[in-house]
Amino acid sequence: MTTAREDLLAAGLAVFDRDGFEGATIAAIRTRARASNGSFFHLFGSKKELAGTLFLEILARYHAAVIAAVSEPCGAREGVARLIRAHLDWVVTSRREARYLFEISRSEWTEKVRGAQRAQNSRLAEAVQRWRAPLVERGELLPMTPAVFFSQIIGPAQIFCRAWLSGRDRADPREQADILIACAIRAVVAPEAVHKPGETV
Amino acid sequence: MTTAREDLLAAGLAVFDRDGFEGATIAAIRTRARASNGSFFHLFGSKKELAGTLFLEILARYHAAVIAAVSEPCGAREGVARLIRAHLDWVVTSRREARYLFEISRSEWTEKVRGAQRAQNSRLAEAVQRWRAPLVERGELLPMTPAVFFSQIIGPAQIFCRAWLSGRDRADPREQADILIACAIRAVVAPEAVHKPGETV
DNA sequence: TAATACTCTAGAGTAATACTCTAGTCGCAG
DNA sequence: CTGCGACTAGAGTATTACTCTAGAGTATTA
Repeated sequence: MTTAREDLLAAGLAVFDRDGFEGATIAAIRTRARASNGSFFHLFGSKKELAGTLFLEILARYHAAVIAAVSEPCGAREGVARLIRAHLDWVVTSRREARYLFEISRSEWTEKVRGAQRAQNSRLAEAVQRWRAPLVERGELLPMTPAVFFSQIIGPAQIFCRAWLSGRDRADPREQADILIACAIRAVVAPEAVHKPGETV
Repeated sequence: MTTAREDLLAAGLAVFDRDGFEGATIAAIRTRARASNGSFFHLFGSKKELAGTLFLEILARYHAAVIAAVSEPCGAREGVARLIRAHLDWVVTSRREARYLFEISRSEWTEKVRGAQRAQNSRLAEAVQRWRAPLVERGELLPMTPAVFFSQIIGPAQIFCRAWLSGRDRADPREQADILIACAIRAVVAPEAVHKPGETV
């Protein structure tokens, strides 16, 4: 049995995906979740609060997918490839959720959950660092701040993901995986590491 | 003297920047532009239409800034650096406009202007290609599709820009210019293949 | 069993606001 | 002057996010 709260969150995601935040009415969400007006405003004080809760929940799922990619130690090139594939795969297989995270949610009504978002972000950063730090230490990865590293891995992929999520581009972003990985490796992997024996990709 | 139309567009940008699309009321925009309700709905059929018009206008300014960066021929590294700096500079110096383009505007109500957006995008792509194609031909730039090239240049920079625009990060994204350029050069510039006699495909 | 307290459900009611409608004003060509 | 198109004006309407009061279900305590 599902709770009214869960039903409303699921209904919210579906309606936001279909109509956008603007077009989505509380009535539509309530109807889909078969919840009364009173229930809605008891469980969530406002439309924005529902949206914020949904944001954090989906962000957690996304982060879990990315963290899983580098949860076990692996080489520089292998890890870079896994991170990029994890991002692309999650976006495509969780299209609705990705659309919500990257297209629909806006910082304006995320403000209340900004703190929680920061906390989740730093947990993600830590997980990536646990994998990355030893490789930087060994000279396999070029030294750069976690933020810059992250931007090199996710940034280019995200361009394709956003184009696909918005409908501007029909092509599956995973088609670009290999070339994106090749570019990212050139950007962040130390050239000597390429010729060194050891890790295979 | 400014027209009511220009006043409304300027007022729209200001109010959207302050309150977001949601929070912005037509009344607030009208008041700031000193236009009547009738004028507003005569000139723009709806709030979304104003938003869409504003989107295209600002997109054109952004594209102009980027195109200017590679309007005169220059080397691979130089051009990559110029493109990245042009993006970062425009975002920081036109914060309001950038915030509107990258944070506030949504694909849902851009639909009506989707066609115009595509046209502008392809004009940008062509301009970049005019600079890039000869360099690829000479083996100075690695071969890749325009879309992938663009993703390598803009993608990582955009991560920092979005964080700054949303207020998630206080640091000026231009501080990252040098490292972003260095990474992008490794990603897309051919390593010392310049002097090789060219076999063409 | 009965009283109590608390969580959640219910739906009518309210205020705000995007948008409509009718009636103009202004400038100008004939 | 007269008619005409572009624009202005603001009162009116329908929708919708949100409030309010009442009550049902459930567990706890006497």
